[in-house]
Amino acid sequence: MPTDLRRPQRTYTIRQLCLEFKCTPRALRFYEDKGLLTPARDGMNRVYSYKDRARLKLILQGKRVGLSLAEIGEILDLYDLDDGGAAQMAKSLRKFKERIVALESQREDIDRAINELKVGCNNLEQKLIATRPDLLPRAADYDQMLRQRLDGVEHVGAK
Amino acid sequence: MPTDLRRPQRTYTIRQLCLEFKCTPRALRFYEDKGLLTPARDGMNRVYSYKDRARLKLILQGKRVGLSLAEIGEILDLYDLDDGGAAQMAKSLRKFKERIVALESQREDIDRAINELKVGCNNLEQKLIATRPDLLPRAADYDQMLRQRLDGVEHVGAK
DNA sequence: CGTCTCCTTGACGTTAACGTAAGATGCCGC
DNA sequence: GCGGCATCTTACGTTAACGTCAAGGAGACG
Repeated sequence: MPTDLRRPQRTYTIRQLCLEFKCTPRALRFYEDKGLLTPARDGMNRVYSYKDRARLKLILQGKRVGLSLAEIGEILDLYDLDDGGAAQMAKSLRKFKERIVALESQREDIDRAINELKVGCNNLEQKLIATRPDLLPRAADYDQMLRQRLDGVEHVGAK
Repeated sequence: MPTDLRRPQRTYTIRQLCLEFKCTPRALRFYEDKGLLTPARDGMNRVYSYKDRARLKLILQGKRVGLSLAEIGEILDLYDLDDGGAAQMAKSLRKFKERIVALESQREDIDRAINELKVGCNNLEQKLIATRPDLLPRAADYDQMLRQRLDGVEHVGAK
């Protein structure tokens, strides 16, 4: 019978974790340098425990929502202190709310920029219609652009 | 009678432009290094023409909407070629639309992150309510946070 | 024993848009 | 002649999160 790939006693090589979480050995070693991970050793080789894997999962989650490694480190430190208890949760909650506020502010910036750009596009289109309508991008070109963009995304995602 | 500060024949020192557009001499020299500006000289000193001022204005507008200096440079190069004519407008239009697509994608990322964070906040709050409600941030603390944030913004804006 | 593959450490490179001295020049008024 | 101010050039520093070699060890295979 096959070993359960996730049972708590299990250990992982660096490559196994990298494959599972789509990251590179360099990244894991970097996190270790920063004190976010402290895997055991077998001779020279790193041996990641189930707990290390859980920490890595938290690290990557934090990254996805835009937390810096330093901020993630603060949370993980508390994780060590009280083993995922109340203090860590309270700190995470604060960090999360701060991040939400920051992200909402960023989104406002983006919306402003989009509006400014749309105004600019309209101006340019008006002028081009008046002077050189032949230079206006055509619907076909736009479709082409979108298709290229989607192909790119699929390629990255598939590979 | 005072000289019109913006009449086309006017020239500007580096400091005057910096004051007007709230940037630093270092930034203007940097743009010059990158080929975005090419002011005349009076001896060693830079002398910015009305056209230079217009270019700077475009540079800063481009920055506000998130264009890189390299991209802004591409547009400005065309600006030189046909003096603000059709080719430049067509290129700007393309760049603007590309930027809009990129910004909308960024906004989706942000929205996803915000949702993920809100889910996380809810989970954490539930657990804290059950175990350590004393650690929950209170409404008063939240007001305090907002006030500090607003003060910061006003301070920056006013100064 | 040679080769292969995975692992290690160490250390420099990358990117963008400037910041920050350090040291020199030049003009103004006194 | 000198202090003070604006300007100049040159050139290294900053930040984040790794990427990219380089050089070397350890175990497995045939």
